[in-house]
Amino acid sequence: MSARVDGLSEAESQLWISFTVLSQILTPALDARLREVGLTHFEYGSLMALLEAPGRTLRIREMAERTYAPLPRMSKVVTRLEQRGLVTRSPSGSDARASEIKLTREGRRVLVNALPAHADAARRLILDKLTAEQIETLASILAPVVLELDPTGPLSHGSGDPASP
Amino acid sequence: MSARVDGLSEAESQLWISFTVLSQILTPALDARLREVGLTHFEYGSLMALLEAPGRTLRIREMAERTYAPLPRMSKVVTRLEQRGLVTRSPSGSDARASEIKLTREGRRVLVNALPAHADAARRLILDKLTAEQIETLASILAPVVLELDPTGPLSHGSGDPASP
DNA sequence: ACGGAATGGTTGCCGCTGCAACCAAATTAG
DNA sequence: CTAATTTGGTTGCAGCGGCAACCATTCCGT
Repeated sequence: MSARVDGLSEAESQLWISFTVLSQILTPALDARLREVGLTHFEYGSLMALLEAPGRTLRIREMAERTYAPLPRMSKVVTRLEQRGLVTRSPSGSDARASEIKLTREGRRVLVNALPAHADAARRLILDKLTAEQIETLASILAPVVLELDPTGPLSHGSGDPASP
Repeated sequence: MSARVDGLSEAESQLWISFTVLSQILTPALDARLREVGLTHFEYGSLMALLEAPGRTLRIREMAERTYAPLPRMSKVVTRLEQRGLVTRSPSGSDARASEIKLTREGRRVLVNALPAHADAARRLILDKLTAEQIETLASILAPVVLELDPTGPLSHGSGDPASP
């Protein structure tokens, strides 16, 4: 998918290609695999965010942040999940605009049921092709990069200055 | 986006999270950035495949393979690109079903015009956050993994046996 | 206390994507 | 030679995602 971009070095170009290819493939592949348990990868991540939250409850905004998604997207996904009975929506006591999204028992059931497929996909797509040492190396290098990734966009229009507080 | 999946080790889990987060963020960010030059990231990749092909010509199937996309998707994208005058479609001499997709001068212009934005996004999102050494390491580890990635799915339904001829 | 800004969220519209179904040409089997 | 399969590609439909516009509530400055 593009072999030599602009002023990038050989290694930079090579790495960037790997990343973009992974981006193209991973989500569709996960969606395909999770379809057999009735979830998209994004729904999986949304429910997982709830599962890990105290009281299995979050506000939509928080769910959006934890899944690196824009708010409107999460709003719609929660609506669908609610209709399917996987989460409930109740008004927040402290803020009349917000609502608390809570994982239902059924939602937990569906999510837990999806765990093996997800882990299996992770292994088959990536992890099985790496040695334990490589995994360690990759994880330690990538973790900080990912932490710095700001979904609200370091770019968007050249005004990005992500390095300043 | 999920903190500990099934039976994965700490490092595996950590790495997998990094990959999924990257997958969530990269394509939308690239789409947003390339929008200012009138292309999606996928269109960019499609045109780039043509640019790098001998005669700047490929069949739709070949474009799909090189961009890791399913055929119907590429079919539709080519239709749009053709309508915008960025590619032409002419019947193949050797196979009456196939057509040859060729990058037009205008298509090349648009693509070249997009290169800086794309490279800039690559740097800002990822590359600038890594040392040259880290880039070398990542590139060398990831390249073979990416090569092995089969978009036609090592999973899909557990029948995967990608290692046998 | 009041007007303006920021926050939390929803909605509409449009474009893109995936899948399944389909068609036509080409290849293989019998 | 003909029938069956495979290959190359297109299309319809339905669902998802992004963005911009919008509403309501809360926060802030004065």
